[in-house]
Amino acid sequence: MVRIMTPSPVSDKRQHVVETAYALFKRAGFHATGIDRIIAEADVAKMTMYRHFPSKDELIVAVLDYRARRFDDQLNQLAQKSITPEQKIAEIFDWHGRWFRSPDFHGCLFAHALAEFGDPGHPVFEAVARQKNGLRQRMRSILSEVMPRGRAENVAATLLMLIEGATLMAQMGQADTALREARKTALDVVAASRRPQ
Amino acid sequence: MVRIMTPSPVSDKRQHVVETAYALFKRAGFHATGIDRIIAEADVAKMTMYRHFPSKDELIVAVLDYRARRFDDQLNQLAQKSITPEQKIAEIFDWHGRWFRSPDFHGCLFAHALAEFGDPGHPVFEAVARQKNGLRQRMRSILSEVMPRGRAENVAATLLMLIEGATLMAQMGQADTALREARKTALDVVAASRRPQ
DNA sequence: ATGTGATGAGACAGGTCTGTCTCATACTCA
DNA sequence: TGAGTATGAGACAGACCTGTCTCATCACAT
Repeated sequence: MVRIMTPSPVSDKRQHVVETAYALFKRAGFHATGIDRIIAEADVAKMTMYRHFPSKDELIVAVLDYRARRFDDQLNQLAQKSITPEQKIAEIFDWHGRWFRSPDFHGCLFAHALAEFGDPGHPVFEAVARQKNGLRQRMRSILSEVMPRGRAENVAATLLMLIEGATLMAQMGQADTALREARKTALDVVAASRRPQ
Repeated sequence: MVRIMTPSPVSDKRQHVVETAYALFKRAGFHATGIDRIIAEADVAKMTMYRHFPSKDELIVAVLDYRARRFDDQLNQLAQKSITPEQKIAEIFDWHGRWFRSPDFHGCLFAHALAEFGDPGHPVFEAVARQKNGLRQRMRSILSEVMPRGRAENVAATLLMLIEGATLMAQMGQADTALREARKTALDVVAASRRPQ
C-alpha cells in the first residue's frame, strides 16, 4: 500500500530546525554558527538534523529558500493593495523601510550568504542568485506595463541596486536616509522611462 | 640613546602578512580562512604574525584599513584627472567598472566584512563604517561645489547606494548592466540637483 | 665581538567544527 | 500485538580553530 509517510511530525521538526537556524545565521553569520549551536537552540538531536539535511550547506540552502518563499509571499500580498506600477514599486520600497526599522534587522541574509559563499556554482551562491533575480523579475514585470521590455529590464536592475545599497546603508545605521533617498530616486527613474499615457 | 628600532625588515614582514591575508580573505571570507593558512601562504612563523597582530580580529582590521588606504590613494589620483564634479563622479563609477572586470574580482571586502561582523561596536564593523563614510564624504565634497550642503549629502548617499548595489550585482555576474545603469542614474541624479551656473 | 631584537620551526593546549554511529524510546498504523 | 518510523541522547572520530610557549638562528649596530 502506498503511504506517504506520516507527514505532520516530520515536517514540524524539519521546519523548526530551519527557523532556528535562520535566527542564528541572521545574527552571527553562517560559518560562525555551528551545528551544535543550532541543534541546542532548536532542542533537537543531532541525528534528527542530519537526517533532514545531509550537510550544513544543504541546511543553509533550505534556510535561504525558506526565506525567499516568505519574502515572495509578503510581496505578493502587498501587490494586491496597489494599482499603478508606481504604487507597486513604492510599496516595495516602503516594505523595505519597515523591515529596516524592525527589532532585529541585521541586513540581507542573501547578501551575507554571498559574502561567505562567493564561489559561483556553489549551491548557496545559486540560492542567492535565485532570490535576487526573482526580485528583479518581479519589478521588471511591474514596469513592463508602462515601458518597453528593454527599458523595464534596465530600470528593474537600477531599482534592485538601490534596494541592495539601501539595505547595506541601513545595516550601517542610516536606515532613514537610505530609504528616503532610494525611494525618491527609484520613482524618478521610473518616471523618466515611463511611457506617456 | 634613542633608536627607533630597525624599521624596514619589521614593516616588510608585517606588510607581507597583511597582503597575504587580504588575498585569502577576499577569496574565502574571514571565518573560513584560518591563521594556519595565512602563515603558510605568507611563509611566516606563527609567532611573527602574533607579534604584529595580537589577534585575528586585529589582523582583519589591519587588512581593511590597508585596503581603504589603497582605495583612497587610487581615487585621489583619479580626482586630479578631471575637472567638473560630473567628470569626477563619472570617473569614480568608471573606476568601479574596471574593478568589476578585473581578473579576480570577488565583491567588496568591506561589505563581506559587514556580513560576517555585523555587530556595531565590533572593531571590524567600525573599520567598514570608516571606509563607507569616507567614500560618501568624498562624493559629498565633490558635489558641494555645485549644490547646497544638504542636497550634496543626500545625493552622495544615493550615489553610494548605487555603487554598493552595483558591486553586489557585479559579484552575481551582471557587471556590465550594473555599471552602465548605475552610472547613468548617478549622473541623472546629480544633474537634477545641480545648481544652474 | 657582542648584544639585542626580529624571526623560524614547531610542539602544545583547549576548544570547536562537521559528520557518523549506536542504542534506547516513543508513536502510529495495520 | 507487532512492524516500521522518527526521534532522543550522546559518544566518537578526525580535522581544524585560535593563541601560547620554547628554543634556536640570524641580521645588524655599536
